[in-house]
Amino acid sequence: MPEINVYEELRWRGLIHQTTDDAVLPGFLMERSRTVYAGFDPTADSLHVGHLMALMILRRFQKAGHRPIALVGGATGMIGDPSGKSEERRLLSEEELRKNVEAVEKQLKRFLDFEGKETSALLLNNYDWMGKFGYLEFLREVGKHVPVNVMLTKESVKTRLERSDSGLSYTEFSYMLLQAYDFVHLYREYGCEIQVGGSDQWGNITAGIDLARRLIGVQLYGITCPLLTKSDGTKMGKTESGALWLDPQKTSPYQFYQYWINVEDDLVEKCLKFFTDLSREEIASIVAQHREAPENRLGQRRLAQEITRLVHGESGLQAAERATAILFGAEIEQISERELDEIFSDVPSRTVSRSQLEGPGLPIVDALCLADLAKTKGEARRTIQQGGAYVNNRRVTDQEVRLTAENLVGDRTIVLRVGKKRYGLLRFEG
RNA sequence: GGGGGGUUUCCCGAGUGGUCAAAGGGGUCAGACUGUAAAUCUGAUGGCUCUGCCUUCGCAGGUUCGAAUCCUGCACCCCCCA
Repeated sequence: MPEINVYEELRWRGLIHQTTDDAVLPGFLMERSRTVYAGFDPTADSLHVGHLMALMILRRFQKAGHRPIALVGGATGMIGDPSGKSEERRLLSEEELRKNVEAVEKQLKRFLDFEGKETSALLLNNYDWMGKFGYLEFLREVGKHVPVNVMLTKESVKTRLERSDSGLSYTEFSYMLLQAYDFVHLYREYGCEIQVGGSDQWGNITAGIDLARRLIGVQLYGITCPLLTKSDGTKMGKTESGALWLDPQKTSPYQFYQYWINVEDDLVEKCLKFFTDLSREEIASIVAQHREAPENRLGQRRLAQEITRLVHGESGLQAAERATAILFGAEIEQISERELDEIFSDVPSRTVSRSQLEGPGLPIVDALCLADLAKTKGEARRTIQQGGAYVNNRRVTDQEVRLTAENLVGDRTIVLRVGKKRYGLLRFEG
């Protein structure tokens, strides 16, 4: 028997974009413990921030006394969801998929409670039931119940058909049916009655609800969460260099933390509600303080703390904060080698041969490229010309400068920076 | 199977024989202003051993002193008809 009204909770947090039945759901969710699922297609070897919202919803359902199912799309990932995609996608190889499924499953486990009682989470892979389905069997059991004219009205299909430069293959067109059937299967096997997903999943979710009604005559429900966008219209969680990954190998805790520290003021409250477990009172107080003195970035700090701890654990958070304090704080010259050691693996860095510093030294332009702060030497030159390059936090204006042992901080590190906040460490060994 | 349209630098998109590394916009990067914010303004934006050289306009050949632009073949995409 749920003690918390999860519907109210989600509403307050702004996590509800659309539901299939606003009038019924609150009562439905208070009546007794329900089972709810969200799907995650293994399109990469890690989840990213974009997946976090659905995960947080599952978490909140579980906390409120419901049972969450995290579904990994081993089967659907083989097809490719056309929702929100403007172009046909390339198929992933089975080997790639296997690797991705494994990685994603591992990450999902972090966010839900799999221990104990009846609300303990389930981790399922739809390949387990989809893989066995024969084509003819699928057409007879599932396809027969889905009118094509309904499929054609779905947003994901419509936008693709309207484009003059890209089409939609039969394969991707069929994706919807697979996801629809997943829902039916989960209802039959696990009594799952609710599906949650991003707003782009609406079409797929309702397809599942329709199918369940036609096939077995039951009423299922769907909830979608909003797409979080920045003031420039881009999706939250995207960076210049791609997604913000949850895998520390792909996005270090420091980089992850920095992303949230830089969130614009207008989004802080939303993010706190979406991504942290802080209570209403705590969030209200943080937001109030933040409004009074936005320059202190209290909101961003709390946000970065909470979400980094959630994703990377206490040690990840500490590493991130340490690196931040060192790089954005003290004079670089005063930083000890030990401190540099500590942050070395968190900040983007490169180890190179010490011999580079000998003789005339390492041209600054090459150094910036080595540290991945510039893609080409031309770009490095340009950056210097425009006054955006720093060695140990000192601006460099001469493109011809060469780095020698004299530039070392501690005894083997040089701290490079491009722009206001992109740091790169070079370590000289050997 | 038939007919038509298309493929340009990160993206959109101009360019139909030399003055094209290729207009314009977007994005991105840097600077100024700030608070490691938003907005705004400025500049940059193929590579390099950089007053020059090299590589790019779907792919492969050809015509020409010279091709993103003309010709031939191929691939892929879109639309219409069957």
